[in-house]
Amino acid sequence: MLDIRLFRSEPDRVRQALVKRGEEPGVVDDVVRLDEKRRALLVEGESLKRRRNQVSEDIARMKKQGQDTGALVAEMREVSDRIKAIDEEVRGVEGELQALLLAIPNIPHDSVPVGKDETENIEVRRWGEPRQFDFKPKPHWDIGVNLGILDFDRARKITGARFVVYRGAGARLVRALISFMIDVHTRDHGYKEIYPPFLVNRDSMVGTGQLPKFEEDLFKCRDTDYYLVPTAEVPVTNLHRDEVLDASQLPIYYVAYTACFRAEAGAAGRDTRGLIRQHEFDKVELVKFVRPETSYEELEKLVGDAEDILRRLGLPYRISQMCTGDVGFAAAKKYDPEVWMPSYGRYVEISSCSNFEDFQARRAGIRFRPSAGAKPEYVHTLNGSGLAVGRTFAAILENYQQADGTVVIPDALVPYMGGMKVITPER
RNA sequence: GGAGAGAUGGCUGAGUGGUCUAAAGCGCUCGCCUCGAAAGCGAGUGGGUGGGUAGUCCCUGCCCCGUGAGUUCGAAUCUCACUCUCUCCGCCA
Repeated sequence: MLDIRLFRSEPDRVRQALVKRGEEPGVVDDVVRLDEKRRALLVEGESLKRRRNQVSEDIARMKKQGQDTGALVAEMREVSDRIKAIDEEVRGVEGELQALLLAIPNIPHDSVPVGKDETENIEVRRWGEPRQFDFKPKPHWDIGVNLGILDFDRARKITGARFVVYRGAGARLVRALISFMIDVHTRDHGYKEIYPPFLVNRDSMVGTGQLPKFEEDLFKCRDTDYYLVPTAEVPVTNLHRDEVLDASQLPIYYVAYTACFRAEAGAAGRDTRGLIRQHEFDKVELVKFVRPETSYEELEKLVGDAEDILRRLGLPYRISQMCTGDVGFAAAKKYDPEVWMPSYGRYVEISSCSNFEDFQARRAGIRFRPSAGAKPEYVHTLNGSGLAVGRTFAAILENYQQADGTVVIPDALVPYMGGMKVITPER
């Protein structure tokens, strides 16, 4: 959520930000109009309340002295009715205002390239060389099914499309990847491990920005207020919702594994084969709470932490920077690490690292006290995948496949696989 | 799921219709005292949102005693609903 004061002092800046994102700027005028109306009502209502407070004291005093208060009481009855009507009107206006503000995206940082959609994202850097195969490489769904470590057919039976069953060395590889990633981030990058609930309430979803705008992307549990998490970002960022953190606690780094559940409402027909786009997938997520002045260096470090996993796994990747048209509702700046996927013949998103500045913090009420006695200020929040486990699994199968259909396990994972160096067919 | 108890400021805890602009204690900050510290003494100590003003200084209003509604001239206090916490019972990995 943007600061309402920004609409008062720099409405043009908000309009320009919306235009850069390819959205209609007209909503800014609606916000300004409602804000003015709200303040006018507040001034009127509060002056009446002031009078009521004063007169109520007078009445108490007069009654104590046995004086007649009938006329004042009658007058206050009317004043109270008027206050009630104004308060109701204020609530209505605030409701409208809040609804608008919650649906307005963040302002892209000045360093974000202007562009209309994903075709105008820019490549920042590359690491590693895509391997030259001396045989025809297979897509990961064929490799995995042939090895007996992926079972899409039975997943379709027990649940439905866009689900998968991992078997044997496949199941172990998932577990190995999760442990490996968390170990690297906790041991070498300074993150604290968190294991949060996979169901969260509506307030949490509003806090990080999934709601109210993107309801159709989420799975909701019937007859409850609970949603399945689409990413660990939601429960972990909301850990500190409505808190005032001590400045000495910052920066806070968290790493969390969760399963992630996404309805993929707008993706019908896309990536229908394999592990790339599932309704349920595993992800190790990095979340930071930082002082505002440090958030852009923290973003670069965050991307570096995600990249480190890719390097240790020996997977070729590149870093894309999202343009204004593709930067995401809540983010001010976003980088997507993308892994080389031989079956696609291109780089595929395997992480997404964003600086939200105070956009989420304002929604979720996450503040810190810059110094003893100072007023609380909003923190900046950041997060990024480190990494998406299903896509990492797919990338390992494809990039480490051999002509005979077996898959070499990257050295870094061998200890997590109980010493296994190659995945051979499972019975 | 059943029965009961409860929700007040950073914490403990008083307060059952009108100086509650919430007692007291603890904690914290500052000052005095001290070589320094402790003790003691004194002062201060929340959040939100408006107005005045160029201003995060200052002046000033309104709101906040779990949440929401109601009664009343006036609600922490009375009524109703809801949420959450705790205790006991039942069920359960």
